[in-house]
Amino acid sequence: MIPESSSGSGFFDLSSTTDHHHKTNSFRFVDMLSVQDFTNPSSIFDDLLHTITAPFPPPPEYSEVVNTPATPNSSSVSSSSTEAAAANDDHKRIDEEEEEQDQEKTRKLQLKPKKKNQKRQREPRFAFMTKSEIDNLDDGYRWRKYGQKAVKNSPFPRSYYRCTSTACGVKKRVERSCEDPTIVVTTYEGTHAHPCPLTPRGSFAVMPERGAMLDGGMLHRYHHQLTPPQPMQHQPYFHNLLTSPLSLITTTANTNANTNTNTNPNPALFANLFQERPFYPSAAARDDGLLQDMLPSQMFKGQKGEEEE
DNA sequence: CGCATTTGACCGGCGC
DNA sequence: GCGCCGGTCAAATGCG
Repeated sequence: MIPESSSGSGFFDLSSTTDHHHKTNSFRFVDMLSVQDFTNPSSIFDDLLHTITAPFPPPPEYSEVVNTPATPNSSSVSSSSTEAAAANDDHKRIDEEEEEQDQEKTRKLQLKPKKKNQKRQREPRFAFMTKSEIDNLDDGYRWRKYGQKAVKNSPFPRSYYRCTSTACGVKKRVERSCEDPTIVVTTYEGTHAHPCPLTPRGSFAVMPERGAMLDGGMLHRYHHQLTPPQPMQHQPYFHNLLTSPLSLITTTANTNANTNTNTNPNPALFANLFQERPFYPSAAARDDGLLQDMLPSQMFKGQKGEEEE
């Protein structure tokens, strides 16, 4: 359900500017970045496409997914785009460290399409809005900032990050909402081709049990499942997402998603789950150093209390 | 010294 | 063609 107030261009227009982020919604916690299946035809993007975008037929070359909460109060906003990923280019770029010259050529080619009507293909993108004072949310991967740009209609610059792993071409953009500076909009582009570097730290893995996900279940159903069933999948870890202990906003999960029981996790739904219940990953709580840095003291206390069983 | 960040320049896409 | 804008590059700089 996408309110018409989304102004047609979608709440979050990944393909253009930041003009219309954030409207009245505010987003808590995270929104989950579950990129493990971006290349899978039945990926979360497909779910989104099927369950969310019906009112807005995607543009021919750039399909955009807008998750607009079903309830006016709801805050979860995620957006993604699916395109035939230019994974080939990225993989080229990755493995050929000895071919730096070729690498540059490849990069140039990426920027310069051979045909005019053949636009540069992009990786699938996925955007989150997170209420946080921290710009660069720690999702467990290491990012290197490679640019910063002032964006039109926003007083806040947009930062560009690239995954530091040589075998990974994932990028992300981080910017603050112009209307609510406490909201950070993070847009991921691409799929990590490597495990999360922070996995060994016993961090929280945002990889819910599918069943728990889709039965409208709460986070408590899966926050115990810190070890994902598929260790090969790279799991995002949001160490410093918990920057806002504010009330969790209940977003009415798309009912279609709930009935769509044999699909991959829907990020929108997933985000909703985070909002259903404060986010107390026990393993993450072990990482006191991080948590202390990222959590308001009260919240951290509460977590400690709960975690020290 | 190695790595990350900053920042101005550059490039391509797009609208007029 | 021109200008605007988003995105990227790469040299300079900072930091541990």
